[in-house]
Amino acid sequence: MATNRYSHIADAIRRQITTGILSAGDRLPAETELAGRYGASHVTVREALAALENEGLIVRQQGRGNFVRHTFGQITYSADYFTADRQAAANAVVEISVTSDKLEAGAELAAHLRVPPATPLTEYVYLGSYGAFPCSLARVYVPCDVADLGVPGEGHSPLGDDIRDRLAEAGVHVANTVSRVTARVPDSEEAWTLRIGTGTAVLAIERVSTDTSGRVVEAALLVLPGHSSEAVFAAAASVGEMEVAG
Amino acid sequence: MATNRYSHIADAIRRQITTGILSAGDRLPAETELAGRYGASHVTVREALAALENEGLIVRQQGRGNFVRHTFGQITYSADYFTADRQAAANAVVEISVTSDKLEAGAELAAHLRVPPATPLTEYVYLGSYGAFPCSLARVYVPCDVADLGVPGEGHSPLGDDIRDRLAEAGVHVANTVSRVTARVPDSEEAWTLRIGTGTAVLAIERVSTDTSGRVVEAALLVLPGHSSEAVFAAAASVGEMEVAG
DNA sequence: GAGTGGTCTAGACCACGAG
DNA sequence: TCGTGGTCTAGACCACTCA
Repeated sequence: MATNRYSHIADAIRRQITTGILSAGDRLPAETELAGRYGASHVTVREALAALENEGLIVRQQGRGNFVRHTFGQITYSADYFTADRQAAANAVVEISVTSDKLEAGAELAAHLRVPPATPLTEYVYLGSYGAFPCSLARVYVPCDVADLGVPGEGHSPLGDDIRDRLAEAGVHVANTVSRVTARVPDSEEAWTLRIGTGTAVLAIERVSTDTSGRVVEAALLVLPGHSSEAVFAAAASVGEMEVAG
Repeated sequence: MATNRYSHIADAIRRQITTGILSAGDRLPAETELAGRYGASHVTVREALAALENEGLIVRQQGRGNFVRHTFGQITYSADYFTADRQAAANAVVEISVTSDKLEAGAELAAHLRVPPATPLTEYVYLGSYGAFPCSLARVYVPCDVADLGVPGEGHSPLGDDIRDRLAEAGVHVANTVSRVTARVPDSEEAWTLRIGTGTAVLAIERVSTDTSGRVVEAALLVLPGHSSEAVFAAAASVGEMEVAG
């Protein structure tokens, strides 16, 4: 199929990883050694390694080496309350740091939150990590006039779901949540924060939560490396639809 | 921020695209000319172009040139029947070709469909295109003992949603749909089919539909280039959850 | 300072598309 | 056949990590 040399090198290394000859955390041979072993140049070897990095099989660290990625459990995202406990269990191994800040809505955020520009907001930034490896980034926004939740002690969900619990404690109830999901490559800042390559696919999720009156009470921008995360959604057919179908 | 040369070249070209100096369908200058213009080597220019391709800004065609991508409307995926009409409207400009085939479930498909291996299935392959540009790939599987829908005349949704309508006509009603969404890079076959680079992020969606008895009546594997597609899901809080919150 | 990955070059050759 | 992008090389130098 693929006749180019870097694909063959990538295949060979991929096979070593999937068959367990190389296992999680192992350092790959130096690029110069790989070049000698496969009879290719430094640049060609790097092309192969880039493909493996994009697939999430290896991490590359300048000055240290290339390593087989630890495959810790996936982060699962769901906007459904129904599956909230399952979701929490799956994400339990992730340590979360939370910071918060006050700011005014710019044009984009204002559109998401359906508020006028310059509306005061609280921003919560959740960074989830598995050991030394960051694996999720969530930025959650709550208009100040909806609720003032103060500074969070600690986060329980890497994706900022606990904000909605705290909104409920403050008497603000989420009635509806819409999630828009896309796949893209990270910008350089996101790549740096999550320690991934700029060619690694990420799940980008925009979540908007509204109360019964339709007011937006919370919006979130989530960025999750594709190789260690997924989003799950369940939809039940409405009764009306079922009748039409019959 | 980024001090490397290829980032600057990518930034310069990106700016020309976003400001309209280069517009959709335009051919970029030849790589050798770009190399001369920016005082960089062929390889360095290609590194910059690879980044732009990953972002979905350009398409690269061997022997022809590099072109600014046409930004036709996004394909929107939703598993909710509620939004089915909106979804169809948004996807109307896409031409869809459908082929079908009979096969027996392998291990993976059997797990998805919750049937024994070697169960006879019908496979429907939907390829959505915008003019000459493929933009969606959907493989839909229906166990033969659930329904025999025959060969589809034509597809209406690029994502195989019409299979569910045809199931309903055959008396099989979808009661629940679960979608699992991840971001990844395409394998070489998918990249070739969709005419995208192997570093382009794609949305990969596994959809499983069940009837009221919990039997899987349809499963689908969707692959959508991230830069021209998104998935939208709505979730309403259950009443029980609302009471707990209050 | 030794060893590693990250960037870059100049030049070569191959594969493809179009006239 | 010609111009294009695609692959590859040998070698250079820089930036980073760690002893």
